Parts: sequence; C-alpha cells; structure tokens
Amino acid sequence: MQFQGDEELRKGTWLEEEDERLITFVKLMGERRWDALARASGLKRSGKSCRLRWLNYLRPNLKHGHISVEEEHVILQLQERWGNKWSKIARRLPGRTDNEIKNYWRTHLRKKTQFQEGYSQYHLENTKQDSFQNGDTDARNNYNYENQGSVCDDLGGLTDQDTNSTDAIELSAEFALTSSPYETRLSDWINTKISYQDECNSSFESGFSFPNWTPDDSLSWDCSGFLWDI
DNA sequence: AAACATCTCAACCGCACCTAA
DNA sequence: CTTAGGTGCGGTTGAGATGTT
Repeated sequence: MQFQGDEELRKGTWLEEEDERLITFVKLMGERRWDALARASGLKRSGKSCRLRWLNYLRPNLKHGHISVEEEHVILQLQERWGNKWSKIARRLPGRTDNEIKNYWRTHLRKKTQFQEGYSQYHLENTKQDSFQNGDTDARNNYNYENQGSVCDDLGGLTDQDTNSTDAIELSAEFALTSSPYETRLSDWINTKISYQDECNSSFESGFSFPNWTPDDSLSWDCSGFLWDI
C-alpha cells in the first residue's frame, strides 16, 4: 500500500527507539494490519518492514543464539525431505524463524549436505549402480537408510534411532501443515502444546516430542483447556 | 597496523496467495 | 465474481564482523 510520504520511509537497521515503539504499538494493536500499525506508530517504516522486524527479532519466545545439535538435525532432515520450505521447517522448531533457519542452512549446512551428496554420489556410483539400474527397490531403500545413518555420524553422537524419529516429526508436521491464518494459529497452538508436553516430560531428553499416535494413526491428545486459546 | 577476503545474518524485494468489501 | 489491500514466503543483498596475508 502506498501512502503519502512513502519516499521518506526508512530502510536498513532498526534503532532501539524504533524497536521500543514497535513493541508498544503491537501490544496496542495486535499482530495484524501492519500498514495501519506502521502509520499509527509514526515509525517511518513500511508495514512490511515492521512485520518482518517483529516476527524475526522482537516477537516474544524467540530463541536467539546458537542452533543446537538437535535443531540442526531436524533442519537437515526436513530440508532433505521438503526442500527449501523454510517457514514449514521453522514451524517444527518453536522459537526459531524461517529467516534464521534459512541463513543457518546457507552458512552452515549447505556445505555439509553438498559434501554428503558428493559422498553419496560416489557411494552410489561405486556400490549400488548395478542394483539401481536393475530397478532394485530394496537397494534404493537400503541406500536411503545408509545415507540417513551417515548424516547422523556427521552430527556427532546421535544414533540412527534418533534419526528415525523424524518419521514422527513428519507425521506431526503434515498434520500441522498450514496455509491460512487460522491454520497458522492452529500450528502455533500445536507447537505450544508440544512445548508444554516437553516441559512435563523431563525424561524425554531430545527436547522434541510429538503427539501420541494411536495404532490407527489418529491423534491422541487431551486438548481440554487449550482449545479456547486458539 | 593495514589492506583485502570471507563470512554472517538482518533486512529488503518481488511474487503469489488470502481476505474482505 | 471482482478487486484492492494485506500477508506470507523464498531468494537475494549488503553492511558489519571476523579472519588472513
């Protein structure tokens, strides 16, 4: 949306005063209508810039700082599965933003996976070529499994069993796949629930626990007390 | 100490999609 | 149904930090 004085809009690094003002007005007006909020606040910023600053830096419960080994593991696995669907991946890592994950991937993990791909390609060409060419699906499946295992080796100390937990991650993620504001809120709520479950389950060391799945693949949660928070 | 190279990450851009009137 | 404004997403940029020569 264009409005009077657009040519005077500030760009670049945010100042502390701007952050404070933005926080104040988000509290007043909520996390919607960013253009209106930008105008009302008197910030010489576009609504889009305000939204980005809030989502990537000022929003409560954001984790700043180093990505943990577990988080890196999740990023690697989900990127391999989904490609560069950063926002989708970010929803599996509460407190992390799509921008942060995207940057982390580009600066830390891309090289690792490129190396991995190079190794896999070599491995593939030298050990599995015949089976693959003959359409041996077992060979492909075994290759995928071995490939998963070697990713674990790179991550130091994680077992193959940990790696296979991404099946649960995917189940949860598919359930939480979002495409609308309501669904986004649902996803956020799920993440909240997951975090809550984690807090309650101190014996689960990984920090990434997921809904309990019944044998027929239906989701089993006690949602009482949470539904109205959506 | 200075100059240059490389890395990191906050912020921007453009486009597609959503929503409400 | 149409359309304009708002939002979300992935790719890219560039300033500052850090490392190297």
